[in-house]
Amino acid sequence: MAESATSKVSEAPRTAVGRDGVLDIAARLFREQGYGTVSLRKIAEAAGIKAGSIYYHFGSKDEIVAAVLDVGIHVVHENMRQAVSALPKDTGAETILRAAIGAHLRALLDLSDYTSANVRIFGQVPQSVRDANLPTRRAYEAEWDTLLSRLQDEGALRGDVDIRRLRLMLIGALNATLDWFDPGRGSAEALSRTYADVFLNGILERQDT
Amino acid sequence: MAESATSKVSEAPRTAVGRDGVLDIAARLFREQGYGTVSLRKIAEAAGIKAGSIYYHFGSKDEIVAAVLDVGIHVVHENMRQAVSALPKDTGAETILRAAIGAHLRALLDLSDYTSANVRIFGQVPQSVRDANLPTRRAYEAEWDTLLSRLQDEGALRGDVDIRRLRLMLIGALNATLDWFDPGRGSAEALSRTYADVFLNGILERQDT
DNA sequence: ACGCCTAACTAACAGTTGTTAGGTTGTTGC
DNA sequence: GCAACAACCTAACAACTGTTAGTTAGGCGT
Repeated sequence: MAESATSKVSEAPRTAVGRDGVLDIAARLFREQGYGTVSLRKIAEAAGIKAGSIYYHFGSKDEIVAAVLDVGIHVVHENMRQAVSALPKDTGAETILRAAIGAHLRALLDLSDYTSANVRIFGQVPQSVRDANLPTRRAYEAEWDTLLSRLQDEGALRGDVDIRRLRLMLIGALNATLDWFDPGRGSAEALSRTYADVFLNGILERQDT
Repeated sequence: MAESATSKVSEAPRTAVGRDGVLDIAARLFREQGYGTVSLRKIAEAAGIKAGSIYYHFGSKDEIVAAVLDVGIHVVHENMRQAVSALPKDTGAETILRAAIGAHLRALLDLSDYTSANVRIFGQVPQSVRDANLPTRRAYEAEWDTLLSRLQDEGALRGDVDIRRLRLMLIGALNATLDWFDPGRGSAEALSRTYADVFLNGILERQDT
C-alpha cells in the first residue's frame, strides 16, 4: 500500500473526546432536552462517536447522569461558598445575602451546564440516581442553612419563618429562573439584583424613606 | 390500589373508564413521574384497560398530554380569577395579592393533578405540544399582569420592577413548591401565608413596628 | 519490533415505545 | 330480535432504548 502516514489524517477528528468530553456534552443535552428524551445515541452523536463507545468511559446511563448531577451541585456550592467567604468579616447581612444569591444565580444561568442540568432533570431521573445525589445536595443545603441561621440569630432576618422553609423558598425561586431566563434579554447580574431587592424588602411600596 | 368505586368487584369493571377517566389517570401519572417515563401502556394499566384502547379516545400521546396541559391552566386560571373577583371592591392591595397567591398555590398543591402536571412536565414535552399550550398560558399570565399593573398604578407595588419580571418571579417561586411540598408536613394554606408574608414584606427584619 | 494501553468501532440482543388494523363485547333504540 | 354504536380487546409493526461482546487502530515505553 501507499504511504499511510499522511493520506488519511484530514478526515476524522483524531483528538479523543474522552470521558470529560462526553460528560460535557451529556450535561448540555440534559439541560436542553431533559433526561428521558436524551438517549445514549444522541449523546454519542453530539460527541462525534458511536453509542457503544460510551461504555468505555461509563458503566451505564445512570452513571453518566449521576456524575452530571454531582458536578452540578459541587460547582454551585463552591461558587457560593467562595463568594460569601471572600467578603470582609464585618460585612452586613444584606450584602452577604446579595452575594450568595448572586453566586447561585450565576452558576445556574451563566457558568455551568452541569448546575442547570441538575436543576432541570433532578425530578426526572430514576430514584436510585436521585438518592446517590442526595448527600451532595444536603451539603449545599446545609451551607445555606448555616448562613441563614447566623443572620437570623444576629437579628437581621425575620424570626417568624423557619430556616428550612426559607431556604426552600429562596433556592426554589432562584432555580425557577431557569425556565424563562433569556440571556439575550438581560444579564444574570441584573436579574440577581432584582431578586435580592424583592426578597430582602418585598414587593410592597413602603412609606418610610 | 385502583379499585374503589363500586361494591361489585367481581371481575371486570363494568363501568367504562371513558375519556375523562383516562385523562385523570394520565394527569396523575404525569405529575408523579414526568412525561418521558410515562408510557401509554402505563396509563392504560393504571386505568384498567389495554394500551390500544386509548386510541379510541385520543389520536396520539401528544393529544393526551396537550389536553392535560390545557386543563391544568384553565383550572388554576379559573381558581385565581374567582378568588380575586369574589373580594369586595374596596379591598386593599395586600389582601388581593394574598388571595391570588393562595388560589394559585391551592390549585397547584391541593386541587388539581392537571395543574401540577402542567408545571412539572411543560418543559419536557415536545415543542409542538408546548406551542399548542401557549395561548392558554398567556391568557393566565395576562390575568396576573393586569392585576399587578393595577396595583402598581395605584402605588401599592414598588415601581422599580417591571410587571413581566415580577410575574415570572412570583409564579416561578410558587410553582417551585411542587418540588418539595409535603402535605403531611404542613398545609398549603399555611404555606400560602408564608409566601405572601415573604413576598410582600421581604425577609429582612424591619425596625418599624 | 513488541506488547500494552487508550479510545474508539461494529453488530447484535432483548425489551420498550407509539401506533395501527381488525375483531369482540355490552348496552341501547326501534 | 336486530341493528347501531360505544368502549374495549388482540396482535402485530417499525423504530428506538440501554447494553454487551468482540474487534480495530494508533501512540508510547522498552
